[in-house]
Parts: sequence; structure tokens; C-alpha cells
Amino acid sequence: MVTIYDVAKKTGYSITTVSRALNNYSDVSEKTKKVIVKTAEEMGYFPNSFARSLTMKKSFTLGVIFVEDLGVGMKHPFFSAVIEDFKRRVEKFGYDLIFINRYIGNEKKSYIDHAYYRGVDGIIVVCSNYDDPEVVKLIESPLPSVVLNVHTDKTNVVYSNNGHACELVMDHLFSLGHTKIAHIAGASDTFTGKERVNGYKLALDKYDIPFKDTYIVDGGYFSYEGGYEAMNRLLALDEVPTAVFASGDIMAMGAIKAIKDAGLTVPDDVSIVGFDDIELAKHITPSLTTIRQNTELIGKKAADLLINQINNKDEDYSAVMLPVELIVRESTQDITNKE
Amino acid sequence: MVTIYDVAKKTGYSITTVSRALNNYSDVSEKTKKVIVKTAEEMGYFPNSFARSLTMKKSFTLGVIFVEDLGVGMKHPFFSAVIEDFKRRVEKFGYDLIFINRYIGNEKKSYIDHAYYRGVDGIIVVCSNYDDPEVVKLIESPLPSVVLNVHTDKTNVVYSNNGHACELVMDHLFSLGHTKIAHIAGASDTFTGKERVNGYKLALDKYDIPFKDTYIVDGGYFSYEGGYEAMNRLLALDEVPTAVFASGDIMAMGAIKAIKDAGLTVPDDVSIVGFDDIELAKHITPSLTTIRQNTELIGKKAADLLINQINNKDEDYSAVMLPVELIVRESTQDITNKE
DNA sequence: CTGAAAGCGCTTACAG
DNA sequence: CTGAAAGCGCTTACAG
Repeated sequence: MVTIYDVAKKTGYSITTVSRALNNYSDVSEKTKKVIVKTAEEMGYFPNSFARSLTMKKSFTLGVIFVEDLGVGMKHPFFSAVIEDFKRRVEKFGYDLIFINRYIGNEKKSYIDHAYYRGVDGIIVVCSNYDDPEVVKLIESPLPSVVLNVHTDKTNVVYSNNGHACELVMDHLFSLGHTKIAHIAGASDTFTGKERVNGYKLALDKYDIPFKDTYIVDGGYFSYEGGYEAMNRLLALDEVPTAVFASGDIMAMGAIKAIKDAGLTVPDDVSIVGFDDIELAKHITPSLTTIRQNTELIGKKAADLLINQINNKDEDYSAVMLPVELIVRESTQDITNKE
Repeated sequence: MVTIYDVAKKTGYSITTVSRALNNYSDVSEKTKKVIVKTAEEMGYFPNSFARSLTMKKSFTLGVIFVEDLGVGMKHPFFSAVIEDFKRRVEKFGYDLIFINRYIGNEKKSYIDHAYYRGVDGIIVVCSNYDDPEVVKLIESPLPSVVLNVHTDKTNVVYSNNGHACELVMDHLFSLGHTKIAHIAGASDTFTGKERVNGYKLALDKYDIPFKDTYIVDGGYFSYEGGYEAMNRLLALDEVPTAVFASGDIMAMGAIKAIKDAGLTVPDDVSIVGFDDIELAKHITPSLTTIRQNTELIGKKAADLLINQINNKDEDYSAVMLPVELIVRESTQDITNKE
């Protein structure tokens, strides 16, 4: 590896001047700057990020934390899409992404410890279960951070407008003539799960549809199996709903499967709405009516918030709520003229 | 931040001894080791990875490179699954993952430059287009690396047994009575694309089915749209195939859509086989008959190969070919008793 | 079993 | 505009 010393020796300047020239400081003459930059290039010089981070107390590195309750990690289609967009955005500012887990070497540590060990300048947290004490510690720590799809005033947050989303879904179903509308809920210890249950209830109120306990079934942590079983419970009811709003696309897909397995058809017998608009939503049969979360905007906003926090430590925390969109496809049907 | 100096001062030992105690060296008395470890813990001490990496010339960091030709990055369901398993494996050895792109700060650099800048101990390369000169440079560099789904003797490789996979697919289709079997190929500049075209042709030979030019259509870079259009070309043929083997699940899904849009049915009119067994393959309608690549094993093997290479620089490169499995679902149908 | 010292490759006051 | 020196927080010969 060629170091700053090698460049200094070759050009005859001191390492101080070389460093300043390479970092494009103003107080170096244009002429010597040119010489140094050219020589460095020829020699294939590269700064050593460790040495740089050590002196500057800044690593241009951001930690990504997936809380692994579901065990899917970066396989999760919604989160991985957000992270991909987040990554593209922060790269523009020179930041690289590093995954933070709960181990250092073989020893189990906390996320914070690991983040400090790796010297990240900030972290982005994506997970469903924010009650995890480790996550709480992380969010409340002074380390700049941004969390997705949750609300807290302890750090920066960005999330989709779940309330409006639920309203869009319910408006849509109601306009198609549905009143027996059930909800497959995401786990009650997740922010999104709770928010959407809320939104569902508010919409019922809006249309003066009485709320029925049996019409909310727990689908667990947004899994296919959870959706499948939840739907089976709805199908076993005396009064089977004509429409089901699932708190996530994967759960919706599980629900569709349950309906098919029961010998029924979507949307002829039951209309289904999902949430997320993952890549596959448009490719399944029937294609899924769902809420599109704007992953690109979420990733971009999260990046901007985090970088801004890093650069202005004293800044207040921000909460950004992003608009959503209802995507109508084949899984919902008008039943006003039916029977 | 509390440093080794703070721990030294508090315990009265030198930083040398503190360092050795904390790293569990044998030449420290049990007693002082205990005191130092305990004090360090109480003080919330953590090693600084930059200082450590700087002196040790080892970062316990691995670079992940997604070559972004398709622009999907970590959204790709197959690659993200492999990386997730790779990550879990390397974490056991104390390695963290960092994403490597082609920028440092704002300047466009090569992957290698970036990898050196970040001081990674090794890299894992996942991409489809290995002709990219940047990728070639990377693979041929002395930096320990492992690449997925490609063959080269310049570095470590791990890939699925494409030849056997194709045989399984064709055996299956042939046993169901199909002889008019077409292939939707992955881009010809990808290793997997080429390998599977080969396997397809070999299997035709095996069954003495004459090869028809028109029965191989290019599906591009394994995309849904590519599969859709390729299938449309097949449907326009005078003699429409009764079965189609697509080089990837996403392409297969595009093909299924094209068939539906043409008013035909899978598998009644055309049987479809995919490749990968991504999460969704079993959830679409009809569920997809496909080749399961063992992502867990691929990730794990890649991790072991890379870590082994890092620890034994002189070791020869390895090529590991992993077994595959045919998963028969609803998208293929027996036509022996048909018509 | 323990410690003083050098060195890893940078950046940044400070001095001129 | 340029350079000598200190310091970031570690590890590792070397010496005792």
C-alpha cells in the first residue's frame, strides 16, 4: 500500500502539504496541488480510511440494523427496497453502509456497543418490534439515528400515513358496496399493526358500520402463514366478511390462498386488499389491490434526515409522514349489483 | 469514549498489559486479567475498531458487491437471500458486512479502490454480468474474494449445478409427455444464462428431440418484462410449445402472465418451469414448478471459502458446485393422455 | 508476568 | 504557501 509518506517523498513536499493538497484545501498553491494530485494518482495512492477515521472521529459509515424478530433480515421485500433507496441516497454523500448485529467477535453485545465499536456516524433502524429494550436503548442514545415506520420523539422517524391509507382502503371497499369488512391485523406490538387497526376502526365509524370483535383477527408478524390462518378464522365465522383488509401484502397473499383452499374465489366471494405494494403484488393472480408505500421517498427522506442530524448535532428530531397511494387491481370487486 | 488508557490508569497496569488481558492472551496472570476485564466492563470500555484495524492490518470487515446492471440491488430476491445467509455465517467469525460501490466521496472509482479504501479483508461478488471489466479486475486482484454463480479459476466460486438442474427439469417435462419444449434464456453474457441454454440443449439430445432455433428466446436479464415478451414470441409461433423452461422464476412469472393475457391457461395449455425457487414461487397461482437453489448452503459455503482464503493466503482457489432440487408444483401438467 | 516504546497512516493546530 | 510535531487508540516486538 502506498501511503501519504510515499507521495511526500516522491514529490519532495511534507506530508502536511500532501494531505492538504489531496483534500483540496485552499491554502496550497495551485501548482504544488497539481503536482501532488498527479503523483498520487500515478502511484495509485489511496487514503486509509482507518487512519482517517481515527484522527477525524468520523467514519463516513452508517449502520443498518434489521431487528430479526421475523428472521427474514434483508430478505424482507419492503425493507430491502427501502434500504436500497436509502443506500443510493447516502452514497451520494460519501457514506457507506455497514450491517450492525448484536455480536462483536463471538461475544453477544448490544447494538449500541457494536455501533460504537464500528464507529458509525449514524444508524438506520428497520424492524417491526420496537419494544425490544435493545432497540429502545439505541433510539434513546445520542448516536444520530432514524427509524422507519414507527413514531417516537426520541429520534428521527419517517413513516407512511397509515391513517390516510386505511381511509383510502375503506373508502374503496365501501364504494364497492362492502360493509362486512374484516381486518387481518399485524402484531399488536408493532407500530404499523396498531396504527392500521386504528385506521380500520375509525373508517368503520365514519361509515357508521358497527364494529365487530370477530372481524379483527391477528395475523402475527405480517407473515404468509399468519395471513393464511387468520383468513381461515374469518371463513369459519357465521357471517363471513365480503371484504378483508390485510395489514400487509404477504398476509394478504396468505389470505387469498386460504380462500382458494376453501373452494372460494377472490374477488368473487371475498375481496382482498393488502398493504405495501411489494414487487409481487401486481404479479400474483388475482393481482392485488393494495396501498403503495413510496419506498423510494422513504429511503431518500430517511437518508436526508440522518445526514442532516449528523451534520448538525443540535438539530431537533424530525418526524416525516409520507403520502400513500391506493393501487386498485383485480382482488377487489364491486358487489352493489350482486345477488 | 473510554480508551485503553483510562482502563490502564484505573487499574494501575500499563496499556500493554491491559491490551493483552482484554484480548485474552495467555501470558497475563489470571488475577490481573480478571481485574482488568472487570474494570473495563464497569467503565463501559470498547476497543476502537479503527485503531485496531490500523495496527493489525485486518478489519474483520467483508465487502459486498452487487453489480447493478439490473438496477435492483439488494431487492433481488435470490441474491438477498444468499447474502442474508452469508451474513449470518460470517458473523459467527466476527466479520461485519459493508457495501462496496464505485464511489469514494463523490468521485467515481473502481470497486477495488473502494475495497482497499475501506480496508475490507475480503469481498463477495454477486452480479449477473461478469464481463464488466471492473468486475474482472476485482476477481483477478489479490484481495480474497468469492463470486457467486459463475465459473472462473481466478478466485473462489460457488454455484448451483446448472447442468443437473436442467436435466431434472427436462426429465420432468419429458416424463409428462412434453416434446415441444422451449427455453426462455437468461442474457447470453451471464454465466447462468449460458449454462442453462447448454443444459437445455444437452437434454434435448438425450431424448433425441431435434433442436429448434425458434424454441430458444432471449428473456434478457431475468426480468418479469423479459419473460413476458419472450413468451409472447413463443405464442406467436406456428407450433406453440407445450412446455416452457424459463431460466429464472421472475421470467417464468412474466411468461405465465403472457399466457394468461393470451387467453390461455397454465398448465392446461402450456406447462411452465422456473429456476431459483424464490419465496413467491409457491405462492403464485398456479404455484410454480421450479428448481430450488439452496441459498442457505450457497451463502454458507461462500462464507467458509472466503474466510478460509483470508486465513490462508496461499491456499488454492476452490470451486464448489452445489446440488439442486426439482420442486414440482402446479404449473406443469401431464399431457400423455391428452387430446 | 509486566512495561516502555515504536508504529500503523492519517489530520490539524501551530509556527514561520 | 509550507513544514515539524503531536495525537487519534490500538498492538506487538523487545527487554527485563
